Amino acid sequence: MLRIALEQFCEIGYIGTSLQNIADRAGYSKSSVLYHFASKEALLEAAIAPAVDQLDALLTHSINRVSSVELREAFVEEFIDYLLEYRLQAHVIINQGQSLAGIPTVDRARGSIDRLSESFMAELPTTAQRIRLGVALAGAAYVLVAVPPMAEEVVPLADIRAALIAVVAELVTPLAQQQSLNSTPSH
Amino acid sequence: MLRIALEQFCEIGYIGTSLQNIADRAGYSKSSVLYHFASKEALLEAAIAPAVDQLDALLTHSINRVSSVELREAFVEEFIDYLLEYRLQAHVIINQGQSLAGIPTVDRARGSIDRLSESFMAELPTTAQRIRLGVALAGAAYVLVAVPPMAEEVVPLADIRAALIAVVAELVTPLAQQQSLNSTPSH
DNA sequence: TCAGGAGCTGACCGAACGGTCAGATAACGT
DNA sequence: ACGTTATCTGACCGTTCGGTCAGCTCCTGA
Repeated sequence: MLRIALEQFCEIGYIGTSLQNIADRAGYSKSSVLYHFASKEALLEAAIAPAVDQLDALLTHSINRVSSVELREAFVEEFIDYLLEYRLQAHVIINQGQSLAGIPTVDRARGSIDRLSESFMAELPTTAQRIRLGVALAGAAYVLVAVPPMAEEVVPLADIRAALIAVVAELVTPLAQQQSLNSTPSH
Repeated sequence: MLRIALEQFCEIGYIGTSLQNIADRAGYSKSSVLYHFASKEALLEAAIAPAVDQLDALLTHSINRVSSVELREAFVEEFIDYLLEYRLQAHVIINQGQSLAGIPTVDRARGSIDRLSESFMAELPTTAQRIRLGVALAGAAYVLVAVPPMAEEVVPLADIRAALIAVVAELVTPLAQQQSLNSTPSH
């Protein structure tokens, strides 16, 4: 039922998804949905909480890794894998985050994203570098979040993963090479 | 008033934005909004129609340009400038397009995007190439659409434009070089 | 056998939604 | 001065929203 709710939140948006809508798709009544979850907001929080927890854990042990080329590449791989696993949750947080401000779990997620952003910003002084990073991360997130409905099985997921890691690494690693010189070139 | 409505549609989403909300921000009553626009849907269409018209015009005279390197670079520049001009409209169409299916102008916009996508796909056979293109276009669109609320004036718009054109061109031009050999290298 | 709790539901509530309508107000050409 | 028109509004309508509640059906342990 969390899965169904999450899919609806992605497709129609949290505000646009009614409890009746979720109940119909799940084969239950609206009252039954509200029996398992205290409110619509609690349902959203339960649906995205695992993804937010995982994001927080990922960043906590990766926050210092963005400064060298090798570690940055490892971070990119982990980040892509994270997006692959929590595509739907990421979609909700990224695309509807600002209209969902005030919901604790959503605010927590946005706080984590800000932490990540700031740790990059601190060592990327120029606009060009920041735009590069933004295109890489947002592009990767959006590709994973927007295209899979149609593909998913016609294109091997492993191929998508490999291609994404390659292009994001290409966009992100030169940033370190041209800015911080205290790391050895990767090849 | 179209501007106010458009901003609300971006922030809270079309479904989540009430006519009362728009009326309050515009300093009018809900009835007055419905006097100028026959319905909420007509208000959305009026708000995004110019952007959709412009997109259609851009693609119509650029659809054959994606096959050579120089023309592709010119297309990238025009595309970025388009996104810069119609940021809010693009935001609504990209992020809420699927939940707004059935509204004629929205469907028209999605048709144009599909045309663009197919003209690229036809000559980009591998998953890696398509992912590259997806990251480039989606990343550029998302950066322009998501970050400006905070920046806009602290960072010169010209810098953002130049950086975006550079990174998108870098991602997109190699695609033609490695696939179609009937064009001369640009440098 | 049966008391009791978990799961589920239909009926219902106040609020807010998009939209209609008659009428108030103000501006303008004659 | 006056009729016309454009602009605007409050009152109101039916519908749907998130949420509450009494009660129904099971399953289970003593």
